[in-house]
Amino acid sequence: MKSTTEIEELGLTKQRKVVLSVIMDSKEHLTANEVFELSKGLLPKISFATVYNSLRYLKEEGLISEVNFGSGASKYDRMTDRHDHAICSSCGKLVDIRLDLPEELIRQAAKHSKFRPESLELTLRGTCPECK
Amino acid sequence: MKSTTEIEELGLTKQRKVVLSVIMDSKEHLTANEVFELSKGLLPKISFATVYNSLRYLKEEGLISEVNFGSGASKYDRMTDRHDHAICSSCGKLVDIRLDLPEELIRQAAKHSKFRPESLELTLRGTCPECK
DNA sequence: CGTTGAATTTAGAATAATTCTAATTCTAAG
DNA sequence: CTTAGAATTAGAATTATTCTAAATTCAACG
Repeated sequence: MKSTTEIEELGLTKQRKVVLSVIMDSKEHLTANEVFELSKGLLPKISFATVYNSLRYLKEEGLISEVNFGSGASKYDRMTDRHDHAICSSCGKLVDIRLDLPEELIRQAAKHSKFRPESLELTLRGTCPECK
Repeated sequence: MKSTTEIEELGLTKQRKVVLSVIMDSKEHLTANEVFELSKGLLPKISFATVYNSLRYLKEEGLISEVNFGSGASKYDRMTDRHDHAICSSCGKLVDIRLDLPEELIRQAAKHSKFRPESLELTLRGTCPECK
């Protein structure tokens, strides 16, 4: 996770700042289209392509992350600390959760896959409180 | 995971059988389009819509699963036992891995999310052997 | 300051991914 | 054999994302 100073050093353009702030200020995970709609509120002339470009850029810089659980459009999430997700198999609701993954797990995963590990994330599939 | 007998009891149509077999026989995770192309080899008149319908049906029956790591089309994976994924952040390569998740973890995840838990899956992001 | 050039943004077109529609075919039950 | 519901088909429609080419921004340079 980047510090405020590091973010400032990136010299974000006006558009990228707006896209980032929209995501940072949202409680929900937003689709690209929702980011676009909200960004227009702050910067009416912003284009769809710029939103996508900005999302890609911000993702590469590690300021946001993209999640997709196989039903429709990708969603964008602010990048705080490492965290996990829970997704409701009935209504699709997506929430962030924070678990303490045992160190052992990442070693095990790296060993089994033979990948050089970067990060580990867990997804719980279940039923949210609203869906009973 | 369903037994052979249970699968037979579903009375799958010709098309659904073909789609299922394509996925079962593939070492790789396939996109809907790849499933379509391969299915055509076995059943030349099969349509794209049927492939999508079949994928949805088979997923609902728990015979296959859909994964999407936020870059392009969803991929379909045969449903064997519970398993996890590793994805290469450089080339996008996706492999199945099998980890022993501590029982404790699912309880923790359920508690944090307040969801009634169904399944838990872990994703390792890293660099695959080919990408160094 | 003017010029230059790289990076970014813009509007809209193009492509890719997925779902829908309406007509037809299949299948199992009466 | 009928009939009704489910599944399939071809192709259109919709949604999601990326591309293109022209315009803009902005910093570095003379």
